[in-house]
Amino acid sequence: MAGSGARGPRRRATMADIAEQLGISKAAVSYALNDQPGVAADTRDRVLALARELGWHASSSARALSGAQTSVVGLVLSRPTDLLTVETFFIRFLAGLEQVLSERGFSLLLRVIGDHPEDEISTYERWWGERRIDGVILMDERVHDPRVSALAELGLPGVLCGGPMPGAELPCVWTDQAGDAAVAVQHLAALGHRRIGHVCGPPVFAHERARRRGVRRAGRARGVEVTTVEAPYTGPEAGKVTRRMLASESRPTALIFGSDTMAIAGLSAATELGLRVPEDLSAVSWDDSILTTLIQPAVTALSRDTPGYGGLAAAVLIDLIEGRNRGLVRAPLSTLQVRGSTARPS
Amino acid sequence: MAGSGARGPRRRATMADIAEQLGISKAAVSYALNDQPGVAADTRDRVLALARELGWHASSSARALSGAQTSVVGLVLSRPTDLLTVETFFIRFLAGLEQVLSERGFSLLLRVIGDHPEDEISTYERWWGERRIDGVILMDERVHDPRVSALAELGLPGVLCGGPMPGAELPCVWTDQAGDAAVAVQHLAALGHRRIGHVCGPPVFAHERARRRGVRRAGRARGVEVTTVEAPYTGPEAGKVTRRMLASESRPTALIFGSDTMAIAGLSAATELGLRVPEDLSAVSWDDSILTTLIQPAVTALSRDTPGYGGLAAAVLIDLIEGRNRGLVRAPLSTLQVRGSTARPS
DNA sequence: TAGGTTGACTTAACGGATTAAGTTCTATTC
DNA sequence: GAATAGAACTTAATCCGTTAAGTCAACCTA
Repeated sequence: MAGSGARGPRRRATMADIAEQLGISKAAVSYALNDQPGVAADTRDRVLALARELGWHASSSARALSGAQTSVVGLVLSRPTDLLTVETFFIRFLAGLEQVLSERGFSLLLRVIGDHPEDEISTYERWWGERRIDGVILMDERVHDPRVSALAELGLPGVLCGGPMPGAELPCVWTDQAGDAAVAVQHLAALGHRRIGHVCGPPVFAHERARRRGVRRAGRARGVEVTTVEAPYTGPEAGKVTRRMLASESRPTALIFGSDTMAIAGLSAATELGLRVPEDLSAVSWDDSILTTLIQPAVTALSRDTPGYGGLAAAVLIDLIEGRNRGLVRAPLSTLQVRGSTARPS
Repeated sequence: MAGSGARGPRRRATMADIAEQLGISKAAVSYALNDQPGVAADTRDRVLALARELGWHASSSARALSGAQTSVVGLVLSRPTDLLTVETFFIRFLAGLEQVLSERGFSLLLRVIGDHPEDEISTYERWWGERRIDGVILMDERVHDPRVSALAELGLPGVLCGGPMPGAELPCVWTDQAGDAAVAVQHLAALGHRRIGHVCGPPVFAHERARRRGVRRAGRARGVEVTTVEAPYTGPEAGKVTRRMLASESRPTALIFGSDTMAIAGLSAATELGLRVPEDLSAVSWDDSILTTLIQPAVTALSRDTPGYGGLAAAVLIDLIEGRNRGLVRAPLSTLQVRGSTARPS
C-alpha cells in the first residue's frame, strides 16, 4: 500500500522526465496525461505507465501558474480559541465540509485566528493575492458583516453560511432559525410550559438575532411568556446567566440554550441550585452533539446534521467556483430529539 | 480595515505590472520586494509603495515553481468522523498548531479522512507529488506505523507526535505517558485506593499501550491492583465497558479513563448503577478539557496544555523544514487537576 | 495526380517570481 | 588620466505544465 519500488526518494519526477525517457515531447506527454486527443493509444498507455511507475503528480504550482484553478478552498475560524475548545459544532462542520471537498478533488486551507477577527479579511486578501485558493466559506455571519463587501471588492468567490443577503451576488446557505424556534417552543408549550427562558448567544451573530426573534414570535403565537438573556458561548458565563435567571421571582419552567455547551453548563448550574431536571426545569439545547447524550438526563436538542451542513456549504462553493451560482440554498432542517431533559412542569 | 481604494476587483497585480509602471525591470522589483541588495533606497521605496497600493502579493505558485518552499504544512485527521465529533482534543491541538504556523508564515492544509486510514499515506503522496506542502505532522502513532517508512521513502519531512523512534531520522514530539500514569496512580493510591480500573483506548495506538504499561507499572510500585479494559473512544462503548467493570465481584474503587469523553460516559454509567461519585467511585480523566468541568462533580484530570503540544509539533516541523532536525523533543508535562471526582474510598 | 483532411506528433510561448550573469555609470584610488 | 571597484540596474534563463500553432507523413477524394 505504501508506495512501491525502490526509486530514489530525492527528486520528484516531472513531465519532462517522462518525455525524455520515452523520447517524445512534453506536449505529447501532457496530452496523454490529460486524456486529450493528439496522441496514439499506445503512446498514451506508455506515458501513463511510466508516470505511474515514477510516482508522477502534476505540480500544483505549475498548473496554477498556467491558468488553472488551485482546487483549494479557504476557511478561517475566528472564535476565541477557548470557545473552539468546546464548540464541537466546528469539527463536525469541518468533517462534512472536508468530505465533500475531497470527493470533488479540493483541499482545505485552514486558519484559526483566535481573538483578532479583523485578521480574517486580511487573511482572505493574502490567500487570494497569493493565488492559494479558489474561494472561501464564511462562517458565523455577523450583523453588518464587513466580509461580504470585502469579498466583492477582491472578486474572491465565497459562500455565506447565513443570510439571506437581499441583492448580494454571493450564494448563501440559509438556516431557518425561526422554523427551528417554533419547533422547540411548540414542544415546550405542548408539555404545558407557560414561562420559557432563552439563553441566547452573543447578538453580534446574525443567527442569534434570528433565533431570538423566532423564539419571541413563536412564544407570542402560543401564549407563552418568553424571557431572553444573552451570554458569550463560554460555559462559565452561560452558567452564571442561567443562575441569575433561575433566581428571579417568576422563574421560567423551561430553558432553551443556544448551544450544547451552554446547555450543559446551564443544567449544571440548575442542579447546584437544587433544581431537578426535568421535574423542576426542562431544558432544550439548540445544537446537538454526542455531548447532550453523555450527561444525565440526556438533553432534548434541536439536531441539525452539522456535517451535512458543512458538506452543503462546500458543494455550493465548488459550484460557484465552477461557474454555477446557486443563490439562496436552504440548509437541512433541524429535527427535535426529545430526551430526558424535557417533561411537563410539576 | 477592509481593503482601501476603489481599484478594480478583476486582475491581480504582478511584479511585471509594478516594473512596467515604474519603468524598471522585473528583477529590480524582485530585489526591492525581497529586501535584497541591488536597488537604490528610493527605488525600493517606490516599489514598496506601489506594491502596497496595488494590493500586490507574490503568487505562491510562481514562488514555489522557482524553487522556494510552499510554506504550507499538511495534516490528516484519520479517526472516524463520529469520534472527531467528541474528541475536543483535536481542535485544541489544531488551534495551537495553527497559532505557531501563522506566526511563522505557514498555512495548514487539512484533510479529514473518516474511516479509511490507508488514504492517509496516499494523501501525503499526492500532496507531496503536487508540491503542495513542505512537511506533515503525524498524529495518533500506531504500533507498527507504516507512515514512518512511507515518509522516508518519499523524502517528505515530517514530525511524529509520539515516539521515540530509535534510529529514525524524523523528529518526534514525545509525551511521557509513564510519568503521567505515575502521577494519576500516585494520587489515587495516596487517597487510599487499592483497586484501580483503567479504561483504556484502542491498543492499536502506541500511546494507549504506553499508558497501559505505565499504569500497570505504577500500580505495582505502589501495591495497587490494576485492571485494564480496552474500548473504542466512543461514549456508548466506554459506558458499556465501565458498566461491566463495575458489575464485577471485586470492583475497583477508582477508574482512570482514557479521555474526557470516555470519562463522562463512564461516570454517567456509574450513576445509572446507583454509584455516587466520588463517595463510591473516584474517577480520573487522562485528558482535560472544559468538558470535565462542565459536569457535576467536575472530573479530576491529567491536563496537558494541548494547544501548546500542537504548537510544539508545528515548531519542530518548521525547524525541520528549515533544516534543523531537533530529534526527540519532550512535550510539555501534564499536571493533575484535582477536582470533585476523586476522594478517599468509603 | 493535385488538393484536402486527418492523425500524431513537435515547437515555442506563456504564466509570475527568482537569480546568475551581464551592462552601465559613477566614484575612488594611485 | 587610466585602472578599478562598486552600486544600480538589465537580460535572460529557469521552474513545470498548458496550449496555440506548426510540421510531416499517410490516407482519401474528385
